[in-house]
Amino acid sequence: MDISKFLLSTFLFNSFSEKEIDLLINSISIKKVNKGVQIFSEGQEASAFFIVISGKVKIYKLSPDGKEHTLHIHGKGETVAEAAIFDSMDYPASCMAIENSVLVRIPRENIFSLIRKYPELAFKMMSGYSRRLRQFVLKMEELSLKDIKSRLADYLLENSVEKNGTLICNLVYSKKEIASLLGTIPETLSRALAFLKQKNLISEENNRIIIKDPEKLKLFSE
Amino acid sequence: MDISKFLLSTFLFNSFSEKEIDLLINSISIKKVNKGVQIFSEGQEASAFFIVISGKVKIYKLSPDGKEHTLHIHGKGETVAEAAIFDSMDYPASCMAIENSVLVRIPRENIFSLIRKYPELAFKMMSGYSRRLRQFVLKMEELSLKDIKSRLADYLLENSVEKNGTLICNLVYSKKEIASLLGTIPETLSRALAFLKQKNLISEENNRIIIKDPEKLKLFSE
DNA sequence: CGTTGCGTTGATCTCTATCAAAAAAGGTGG
DNA sequence: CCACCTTTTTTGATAGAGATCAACGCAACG
Repeated sequence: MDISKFLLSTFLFNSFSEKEIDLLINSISIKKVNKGVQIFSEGQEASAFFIVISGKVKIYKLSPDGKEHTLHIHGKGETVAEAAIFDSMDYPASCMAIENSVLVRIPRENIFSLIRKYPELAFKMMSGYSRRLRQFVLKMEELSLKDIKSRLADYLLENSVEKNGTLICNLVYSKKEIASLLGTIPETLSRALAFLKQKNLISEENNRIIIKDPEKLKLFSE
Repeated sequence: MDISKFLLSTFLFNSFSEKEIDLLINSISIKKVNKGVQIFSEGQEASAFFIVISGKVKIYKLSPDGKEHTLHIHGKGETVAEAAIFDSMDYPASCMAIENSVLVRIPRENIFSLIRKYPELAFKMMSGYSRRLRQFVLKMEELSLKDIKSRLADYLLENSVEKNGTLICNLVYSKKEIASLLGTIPETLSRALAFLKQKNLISEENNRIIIKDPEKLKLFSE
């Protein structure tokens, strides 16, 4: 794996020159984690942020009684916990690999000096922040106003791609993870899927949801 | 309207010093728009972003067949279109005032050159984002992992002040509004309050909640 | 006084979490 | 390829939290 090349392909560093990337490489490290391994925990001091090279990690919250709610899943090229390090505080949620993954670890001191040197970097980071902020607002609205069926309908429609005339949603995460992302549990997700199948709006075959009736499904998400 | 004061109250600029706010003020303008007036259109080059001082604006898209779809409504204190600015893109959607409104207009070039000159400003803005995101994470946790009774307990404890030895929470909003803040409806809030009273943890007199047993109440919020 | 809006209380119903267990889907090693 | 074990997914039955609907007390106000 060529790290320079990878970094040049990321949103954050794609305008860097080869030389600048070389400098950057001196201040980062590579972290390999197996599925299920904790990368950081809520409350820990936020000492670094990460970029996913390969695999997937989830950001999640645990309630006192052990219930888990996934806030985000981050895949290749995405940054993780970059917001936490500016508050000079703790990670507000925990992070765990849900696949065997490789990450770039960027310590916070380094990003400070980097930004001083390349203020453009700040613009990129801020653009990422504002996007994430909007995601949160949408997610909160969904959580508090919509029921599971419409949240699922939303998810399916938003994550589907057109393939010779049909909308298909690849289930890139396990249903367990999807349930947690939607703020529910696997049993309930399973029932919601069964409901939509029974209404003939979707069908499922080898880890793909085929959206048979996008119009009616859209009605469901209100 | 004192603009400096307003800017200091926004999450983006609240860690700016007086001097920095002055710098900022030189690079912005105030825009008053009447209800129904277009502020920017989808596809235009994104030349500025906005913060709502008063009123409300909607972000919307027009579908090919002319139907309008509102993506979001922004009210006081909220930022509009800043992702497009930081990304140097075109506006991805249109914006129109749905009430008579007053906005701060921040041109891209101005904020860019300001940050290039004073990279510290970027840090302060980013820490603003960071805090805001953190708030959202906390709120999401509350909504999805805690029940009404603990959300109410949280609210009471966080909004109470000590007054000669007793914790008192002034109900500055109507119960209707508080219910909505807590993500529920007045009936349910009323029952939750009744429950806490019956447990002898709180009592109420002329729009004040007296917290009789902060320790036990804290246990409730877990 | 009647009206209007807020807050409380009661009865009911719906959604979703929980618990339990079966079924399906992956590995793994022989 | 098969038997075995683990993990994921599905299905069923039940219980609980909170929304909904309806009614009533109460204060503010014309």
